[in-house]
Parts: sequence; C-alpha cells; structure tokens
Amino acid sequence: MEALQSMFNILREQLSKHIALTDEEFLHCTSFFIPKKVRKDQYLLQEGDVCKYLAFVTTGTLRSYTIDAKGEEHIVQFAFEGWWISDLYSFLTSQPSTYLIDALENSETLLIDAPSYNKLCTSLPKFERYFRILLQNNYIASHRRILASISLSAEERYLQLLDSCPTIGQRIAQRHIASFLGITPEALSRIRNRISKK
Amino acid sequence: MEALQSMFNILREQLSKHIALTDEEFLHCTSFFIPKKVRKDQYLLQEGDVCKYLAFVTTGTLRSYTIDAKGEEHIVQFAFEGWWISDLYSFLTSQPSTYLIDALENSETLLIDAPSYNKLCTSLPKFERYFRILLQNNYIASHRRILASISLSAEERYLQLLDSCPTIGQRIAQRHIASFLGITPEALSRIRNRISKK
DNA sequence: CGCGGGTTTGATGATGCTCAAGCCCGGTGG
DNA sequence: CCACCGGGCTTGAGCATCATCAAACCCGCG
Repeated sequence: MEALQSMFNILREQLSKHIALTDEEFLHCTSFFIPKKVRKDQYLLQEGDVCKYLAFVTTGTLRSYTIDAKGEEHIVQFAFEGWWISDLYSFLTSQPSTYLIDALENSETLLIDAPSYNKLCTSLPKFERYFRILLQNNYIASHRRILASISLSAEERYLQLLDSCPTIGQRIAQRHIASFLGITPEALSRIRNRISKK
Repeated sequence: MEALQSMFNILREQLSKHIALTDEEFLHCTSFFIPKKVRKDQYLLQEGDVCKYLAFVTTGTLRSYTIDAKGEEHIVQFAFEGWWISDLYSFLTSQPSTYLIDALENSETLLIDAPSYNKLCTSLPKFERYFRILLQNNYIASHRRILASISLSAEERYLQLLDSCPTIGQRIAQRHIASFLGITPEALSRIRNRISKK
C-alpha cells in the first residue's frame, strides 16, 4: 500500500538521523508498528486510561495536555511530523494516565506498544541507542524550557518559542500557544500587539 | 583505597537499580571514571567552558544554574548522592556551556568524559540501557515540572516540591529553593509564613 | 561584642489573570 | 446572496500574585 510505505519512509528518515540501519534491520523494525489515523479532535489517549503506545507522528499535529479542576487545559507538548508523543510514565508503569493526547489536525501515526518497544530495544541495540539519543535531546530541550519558565517573562518566552519554531504560528491556534506558554489567550494577544508595535 | 571503594559502591548500587551487572562488567565500568572532590562553592563547570564530563555524585550536593544579565542566578537542577549532573548540550556538542555547576556542600563525584561515555555505551549495551532508562525517568520528571510551571501558583509548586522531596528543606538554603522554583526569596518566605498558619 | 549572610517584614509597583464586551471571519441556512 | 451564528481573537477595567527596594531581624562566628 502506497500510503503505508510513505509513513514508514518518514520513520526511517527520522531513525537514520541518529543511527544507520540496514534494510533488514529496518524491515524488522517495521513489524512492531501499528499504523493509526487520528482525525482532528479525536483522542489517542484519554485521562484515566493506561497509555499503551508510543506514537510516532508521520503527518499532522498532536498535543499532550492536562485538564485542571477549573476545566482549564494545559498543553505540555506538541508533536509534528517526525516527532514522538506519549505519556511515558503511564506507558512504562501501566498506571492510569493523568494526561490526554489528541489531534489538532487530521494526523497519521505509527504506534508501538510497551512489549514491542522493550523487545526492539533488547533485540536491536541500535534502536536502544536511537532512543537514548532522542531522550538526550529531549533532556536538553526540557531544561531549556524549564530555565525559560523560571527566568523569563511571558513575552520573552513567546519570542524564544518563535525563535526555536518559527512556523508554529501557522500551525497552532493562539489559544493553544498561550496554553503551552502557561499564560491566558488574552495575555498572549496583548503581547503580540506590543511586539508588532516595533 | 577505602574511600574510593565506597564511592564506586554507591555507583554500583545506583546502576543496579536499573540493570544487572557482573563483577567483571562493573570493574570494566569503573576504569572509565575519574574521582573528583568538589569543595563547597567550588566550580565543576564555569560559564563559557566546554562541559567535559558527566558527573555522578557520591556524596554532597551540586547544582546547575545560569546567571542572567541582571546578575540573578536561576537554578535548573540540584544533584544529591546517586544523581547525575552535567550540561548535556555542551557535553555532547563541545560547544561552550551556558550553565554553571558548583557544589553547595563539600562533595565527591565520579567523572566520565565524552569519549569514555560513548565507548562504554557501545561496548556495554547494558550501560546504554541504563542511560536510556535514566533519561526516560528524567523525561517524566521534566514534564511534571514543566506542567507545574504552566499550571500551578508559586505556593502550589513549593508544596509539590516538598511532597516530591521532603528533605530538601534540610539540605538546601531557602534562597536556592526560591531560585529553583522561579520566585524571589521574599516570595518564598511569605509563602512559608502563609502555610505555617494552618 | 559586632560583623555579615540569610531570612523576614513592609510598602509600592509591574506583570499577568479574570470577567465582560466587542470585533472579525468563515460557515450555514433561509 | 445575504443574514445570522459561533468560535476565536482583541480590548478594556479591576484585581491577584509576585517582584522590587528598603529596613529590620536573627544567629553563628570571629
């Protein structure tokens, strides 16, 4: 099937940024993944469910977030093409998740469950290496974001976000960007207004 | 040497929380580490230097932080016994570091440099696994902290910190806890005052 | 005893929140 | 084709939280 082929090409391209895989090794890999379409507004994970999969996004956009006691959403992560998304805590411990994951646009993903993930990591050390490197990069990015949250104003955090991901304005609604930054949509609107007057 | 033995025991204990190592494997490991004492207030890494080592703390407390244009410190991480600390970005890319690392008490560490780290990961897949697991746990903790920073008030973040690390008050000065939380020492003092009136 | 760093307390101000209303624009139905 | 609707963005007024600056306090140590 054509579309499926293209999804796996995106996965392979992403993997080969960090590790070199032979055709056999990659073929071995692919058998562990389940393709899944997620339509806009459809859940990949609901609060209270166990997160059974790591999701690799081949097209579209997903987000992970929580909903607090007041009903407010707090977006922890966006995931575009070539990114991974999951609730790792629930995935690894089989505890009910405190996060939700859904699609902000019609999206396509490749899912891998925990037994497969562990099997793949043990049977193919290169795969384990890939995830170590991925997690290292995430560690760096997370610390940058934590530093921003303790040292920068909302306006500075917004500018840093635009700097690190200039296309985000085209793909993500402002109220979602505000949620990701930890401010209200009103505050972001005023910040943008202020910036444009320069 | 007695003390050295004890440092490596702490390392071994920590590794064996996630992987099973034979005596030979562990012995192989130890040859890659350099013991280093860091006295209170002494730097392990200074801004602008390349971060040459991952540091494993066997006793004492270190912190990583930045200093902004106003001269304010922003603490990104504490590291106690059994924890790792480094500027991973600088370590992996050999770019000058934007972080500083120093000791808050007299401390002892085991250092491993980048070539050794890579050699160890390739020669001993278990070691790579250990770091993958460690980074997974860090991913979970980082996302929790990011979520806290975008969804909770300063008081709620402080209570969450006490909850996740009840002994922190005994070991870390208040102004450093405040810095870690992203608030001023004055604000933390008022929060503690408010909490104690209950 | 007095010094000095860390914490506390107080007064004032800035940043961002809340609530409410208005605006813009694309989609729907008459 | 146009009027209406609704969601998302903007704007405004008042408010809460936390920052800033300054002074006082506390306590270990020379």
